[in-house]
Amino acid sequence: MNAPTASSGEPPDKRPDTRARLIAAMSHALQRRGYHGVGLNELLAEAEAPKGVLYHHFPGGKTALTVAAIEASVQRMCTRLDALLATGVPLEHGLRTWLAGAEQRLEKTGFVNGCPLATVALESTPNDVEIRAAVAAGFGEFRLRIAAALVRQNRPQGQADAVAALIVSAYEGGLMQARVSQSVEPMHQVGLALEWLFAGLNVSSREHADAQ
Amino acid sequence: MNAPTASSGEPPDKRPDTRARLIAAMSHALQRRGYHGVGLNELLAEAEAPKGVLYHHFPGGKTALTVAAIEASVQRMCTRLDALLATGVPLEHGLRTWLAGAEQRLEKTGFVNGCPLATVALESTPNDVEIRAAVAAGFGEFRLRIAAALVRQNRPQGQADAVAALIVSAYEGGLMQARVSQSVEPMHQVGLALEWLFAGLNVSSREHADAQ
DNA sequence: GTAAAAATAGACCGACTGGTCTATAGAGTA
DNA sequence: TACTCTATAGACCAGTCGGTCTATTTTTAC
Repeated sequence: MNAPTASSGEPPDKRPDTRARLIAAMSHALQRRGYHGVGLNELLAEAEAPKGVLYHHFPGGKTALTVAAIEASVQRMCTRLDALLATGVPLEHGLRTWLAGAEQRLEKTGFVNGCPLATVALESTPNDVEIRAAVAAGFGEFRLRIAAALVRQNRPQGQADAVAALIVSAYEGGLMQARVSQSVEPMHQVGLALEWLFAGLNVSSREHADAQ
Repeated sequence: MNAPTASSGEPPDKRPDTRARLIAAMSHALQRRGYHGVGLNELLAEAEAPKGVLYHHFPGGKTALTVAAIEASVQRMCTRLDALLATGVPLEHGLRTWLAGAEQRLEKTGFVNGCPLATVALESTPNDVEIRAAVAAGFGEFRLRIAAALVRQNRPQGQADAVAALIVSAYEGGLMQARVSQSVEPMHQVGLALEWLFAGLNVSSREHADAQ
């Protein structure tokens, strides 16, 4: 009666299907309009579910559904990240693939879809503790995975952590600028600049190796 | 009867004071909650203005006020940017000052204030043409100024553009992660990584000088 | 002074918000 | 079959949303 597909979800809880559809609809909406930009009715229409079912699966209401949607998004992105980083290819290459994928998706969807974490992150206040915790944990996971890949490539830990933070920032910032200007150009430039970063890192790493 | 203080504003138009207070309140709100997160009533309360006055100064309503608030924010930030970059000091130094200032402000305000452009950028859809145009123009200005500073430091134009896009992204992304995790750490790491970028750029620029 | 224009003020509106509640349908187990 | 528990369904609600409207006050122009 529990955890049939993926999803970490609540304590011993429900089946997927409707619940999954709700999460998918929320993830989708968060990418486009953000937390406050989505109406429950609009959301339920997309999920083809009546209102009662939402509060059945998520007694915590909109907030709880948002947290679930964020967690699901994080898991999905982490899976993709792992596939790109764990195969032993240099991080530069995985990063290039990741950014190229993002650019393609932007153009294909008419620059409507962004990162579900980013929008919620910026809309949230310190009062939104559950939401902020979920988003912060997500970003932490991303950084951790990227930093680990860098360490695997013999970067010192301090440098790996810093560069990982920059990469996540660069991705989110680039996506934001690309979306709002309806052009992949900014994102593309971000990728280019990161390549220079790595090129320079290779040259100057000897002297900075244990700085931080 | 026109343009007494600063503010670019509409065509031949109004006096400041109330209008400026409205813009300030909106800028403030955008930093904390974003466009959809602010209610007009809450906003008017902060500006100590009745509802009629909003639609007197901004017949375009909430949207028009948002555009004005974004433009005002862009102008303010550009002024600060110019002060930091035009003095002939290397961009690295200005950047460090900028980031340090952001970190301080984050801590001082309890991680509530972010960038007014970023939140609006992510909440907007392609339908929000005026808003997206204002935000995109703002980011464009930032990139332009930073790139110009890099060119002044003898970087090739292509590289300058790319690095400028990365710097803006890094700032926005770092701010986002810092805010949501209620810690300046991610932002600090971003600054560190950018320093490595510049260090590497100095070494490897010879061979890449005219790439792009 | 007086008329016109600009600015302030807030009552009011329909639409929609997130959320609650009761009724019913379906699945599983005796 | 009958009983239980989960899930679906949607009517309903108070509160708030962005926005309009009509007054009144203040400023400017003559």
